[in-house]
Amino acid sequence: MEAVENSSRSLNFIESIIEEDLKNNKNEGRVHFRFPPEPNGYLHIGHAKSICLNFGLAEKYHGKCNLRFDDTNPAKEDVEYVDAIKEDIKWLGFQWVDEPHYASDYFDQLYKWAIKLIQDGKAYVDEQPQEEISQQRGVPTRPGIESPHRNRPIEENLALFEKMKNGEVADGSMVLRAKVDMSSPNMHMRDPIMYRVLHAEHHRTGNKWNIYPIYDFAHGQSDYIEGITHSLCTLEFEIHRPLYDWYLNQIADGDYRPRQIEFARLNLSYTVMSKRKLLELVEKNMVTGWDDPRMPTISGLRRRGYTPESIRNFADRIGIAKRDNVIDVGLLEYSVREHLNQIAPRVFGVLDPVKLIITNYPKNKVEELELINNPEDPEGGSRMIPFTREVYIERNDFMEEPPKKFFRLGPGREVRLKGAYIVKCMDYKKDENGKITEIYCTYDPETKSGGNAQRKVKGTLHWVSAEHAIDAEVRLYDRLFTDEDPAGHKDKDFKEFINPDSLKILKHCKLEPSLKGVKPGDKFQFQRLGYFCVDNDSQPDHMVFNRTVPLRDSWKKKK
RNA sequence: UGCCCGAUGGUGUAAUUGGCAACACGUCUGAUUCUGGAUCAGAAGAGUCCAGGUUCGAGCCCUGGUCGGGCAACCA
Repeated sequence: MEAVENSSRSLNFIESIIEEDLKNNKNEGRVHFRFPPEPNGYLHIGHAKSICLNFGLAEKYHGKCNLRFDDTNPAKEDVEYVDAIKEDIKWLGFQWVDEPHYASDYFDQLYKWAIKLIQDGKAYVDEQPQEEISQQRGVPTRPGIESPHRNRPIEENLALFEKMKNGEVADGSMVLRAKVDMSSPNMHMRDPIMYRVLHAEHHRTGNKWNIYPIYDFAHGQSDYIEGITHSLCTLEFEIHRPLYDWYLNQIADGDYRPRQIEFARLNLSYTVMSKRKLLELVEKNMVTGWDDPRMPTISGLRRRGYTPESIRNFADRIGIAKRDNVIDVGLLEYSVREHLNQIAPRVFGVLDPVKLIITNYPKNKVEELELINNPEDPEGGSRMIPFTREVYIERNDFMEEPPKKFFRLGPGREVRLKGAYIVKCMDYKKDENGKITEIYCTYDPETKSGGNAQRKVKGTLHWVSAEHAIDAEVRLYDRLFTDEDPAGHKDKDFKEFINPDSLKILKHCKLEPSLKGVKPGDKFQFQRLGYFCVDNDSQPDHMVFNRTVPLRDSWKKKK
């Protein structure tokens, strides 16, 4: 039934192009994609969209998808990021064909092509200062003017480029430029830079090179070398496409050309989605790292308790198009809840405990009660949990003067302790500050769960036996920013919108004893509260849980 | 005042030879429930940026506007 739904779903514009190409037997019916991250930061949910698109398309059309690191700028790149990126892609459940590729694998070939362009009179060395070059380029509304070095002899260009390559000239003192069109309305065609001098150590090629190609002179060629058929990228590269095609036409033989297609990047409400800004949050210690559970990074979402399935479903739901979009973060949350509802075992955890004493329950009695692990999962089984005279319940499940619609505990009111008995509140105690310290109830032995009690009550509470409870730390996360579009204000820095309450740490929460021995990454539903997972910081004697997402709460909404 | 791209319920996405706008999330009802969860049933909400044109018929085609985004790193 899933398959039917899948196959009958309408195509996005990229799929339409692919199916058209397939119909025309373009590229002999081959489809080959690539995901081309620059290893200068961690992947975020926006990259996940692209990963799901590229690898997903490869699966759907029985093609291939490469992983290619776009590592042409050693000044910003690092192996740390290479490793993290690979891990994130694998975690999402995708596998690239062969070994990962690197743009740096093609430096030799790129260099040869640069020579060819020079020999063809299509490229020249320009040793003007950067400011000069940028000034001559003009502005979008006015044409630029040509460099005085534009028409220097080929031999001279060759000699100069050789010097650049050999490290004989200083950083920034010379560039190799393509001879395209200084009067083009497209700024990228105004004799774009192909190579710059950079005496930097590259994480893969070491000190072999003193010159490094610019993105535009590397990306299309890399696609070409790898036999990519559809090169998908985000909208801001649209204007680069004529240059992408121009370079390819200078170097390619035959008919085959990779085709660049642009789609709109993902924007999520209440967060930022640029590596630069995320890096800033990390470097200024406004979060604990790239994998801080509040970060929209894949590693952050993973630590937060998101599952690969939920992210892939999310990516599916948001679709692919060319118009700018802002996805409600609520849709992401919906996607995790949907999956976790299926797979997460239910447990009892009391975050803000207050003691409830059942005055008519025997003092040393312990009853082992059986609870279903997950009503949504028939295979989920059940577990035993101890019930005793003193239990903890959630502080906000009791009110001294409850309103009519409050289905929980209050003086004289009855509720069911889930899986146990119906209890009635007879009395309660407060300290000098008016804080409730103890609640006294009686229980009705006839109402044991699973029995044939007729009586029904409106409210059901979760609880934990005081004597058996495990103490734990629980971290509650909220959105990182208070503004829907923190980066969208011209006059204000996005950091001004950081939510001061994005992390709340709760100590001494009380968890049911079955949670002993959980491992980082384990996921649960704390009943009536939300989905939680064990954090990497968790220790056997000091458990730490992250709240992935709260349950939907129609009571809270009503208030 | 150049070039490129876009415009469909609150948010996304769809409507595939032009046939009176669909799906998901969200919202609101009601049912059900030992999770105020989940589930189930139903409702409201756009006449497709505007104005012309072609056509029996236009969200889809044409013309002209408007609005939004992008482009002037030796970043990607």
